[in-house]
Amino acid sequence: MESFGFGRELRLLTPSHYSRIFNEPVRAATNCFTLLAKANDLSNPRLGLTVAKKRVKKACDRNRIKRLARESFRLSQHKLDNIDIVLMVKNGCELQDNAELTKQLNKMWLKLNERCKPGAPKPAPFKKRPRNQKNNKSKLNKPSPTR
RNA sequence: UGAGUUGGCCAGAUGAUCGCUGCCUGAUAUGAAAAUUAUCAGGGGGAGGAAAGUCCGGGCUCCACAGGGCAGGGUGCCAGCUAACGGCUGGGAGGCGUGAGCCUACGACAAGUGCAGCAGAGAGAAGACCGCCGAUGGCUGCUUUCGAGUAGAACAGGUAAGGCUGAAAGGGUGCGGUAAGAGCGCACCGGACCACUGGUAACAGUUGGUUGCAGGGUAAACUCCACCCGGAGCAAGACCAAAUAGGGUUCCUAAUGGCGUGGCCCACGUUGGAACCGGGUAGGUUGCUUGAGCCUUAGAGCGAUUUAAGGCCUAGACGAAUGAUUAUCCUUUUCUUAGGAAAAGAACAGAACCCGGCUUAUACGGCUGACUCACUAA
RNA sequence: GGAGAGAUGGCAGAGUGGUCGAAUGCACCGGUCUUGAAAACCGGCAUGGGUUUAUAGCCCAUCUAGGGUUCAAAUCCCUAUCUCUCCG
Repeated sequence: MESFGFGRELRLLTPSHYSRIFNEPVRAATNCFTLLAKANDLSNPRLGLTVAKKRVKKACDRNRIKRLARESFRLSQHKLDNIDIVLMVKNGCELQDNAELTKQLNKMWLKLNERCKPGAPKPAPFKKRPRNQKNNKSKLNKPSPTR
């Protein structure tokens, strides 16, 4: 019997966990989310959430999005291999209703899992957008010394 | 019945499945034991009326048990409540409303200083531009009994009735009075001061007396008066563990110095101090929820509030829990002859140390107490 | 969570309560100059509403929004909204 719990071992807990994934991740995106992923050494997948105040203004909307993401991840965790995922939010996400967001998320988990498999070919986005990668790096290097 | 005024309460309900979190109980593992940690099972908890804005006030913590002075800031009719307040309650005054009621930063410009563009004659113990008068003094003419009389002009001058300007022009109306006028005099109205009476007081008065009458506005202008305020904030602060180091170099000197101290000075406390270089960690525990706490009953008070007795424990997360799906009821809307069917479950919005207020946001919102006005009936 | 600063024309940015719809610069528009352009010089230039057949002119409102004080508010006071900065 598989358990569908969502304990602490399924989450990213410290800043160091996050910064590891921000460094050269596998990417995927919809009109609401941006997901970053990377394989880890554990036997289970892990999830981290980043919902910036800049993107979603109201606290209750931020909470709603995070809850939906956790719920969706929890139910589909056994379809995933040992990868770490960080979910980021884009503008306008709070306008979508619950059913729509859940639908999008369920798709994305599986898509990311495919891309992270060791046999899979190196994903194309890297070659296509070297500029994005640079921007991403410089953004991430800045906050790290303050932490 | 309609129209309104004002206060209080609620923030969909119940169940199923899958989850999160911390508390209690039990089991297993590590261990000599206590204890701790990890996992599992069960039980019973788990967002708001504003949790928001951070506009005020406190508790709590550190700096000194928060002391004196200056600077700075706040409040501002009176009395009370309170831990405290810029809050609340009651009262006064003024304004609005037929009324129930509602609103008001409502101390002092007669302590002093400042400001008021343009316009206007004049803007502060005002002023003569037009106007009115020209009594009085002079001028000119006429008459003359040589004392003066009379007419005219408007030179000196008088005048704040009327006009003009402006946001604002130094009590109002009427009569008398005058050369014309004027609180110049009188009557009434209004005001000021003193006394008396009522009231704790603000203040009030068909009360009595004095006074022709304040020297206009502005203090959300400086200021004065009264009262209040030390500073910083849980990212406060305390502890444990780990890593590196128990350092090196230079300078100042012994201290009327440095630091604490965050506007300045005094005072106080503490101490050798400062700069640079090197190394390198930022993990956990605690603060953290029993509190100016909530409910009921009784007493005091017009009331805010308070006293006593009994009962209750009611979120404590930390990359951050409090959720998702679904069924029924209920409510609303739409469709249908009806039965019924479909859709939606709302608005504002999410604890982060905790309280008391204020302000702002709120649905087709719902329930309820008291009161006012209008109409009708008895 | 806490502390603080700000909001003025298309953009930047001055503005002691009074002749302020608001200096100045950039941008933009028109003109002079040039074969043409640049530079330079000269002039203009916020938005909405009303009046008018229409333009010009005139009047009213607007300095983030709503109230208040004052004869008079971009300026002073209160409330709200938005933006930015700092504190590990």
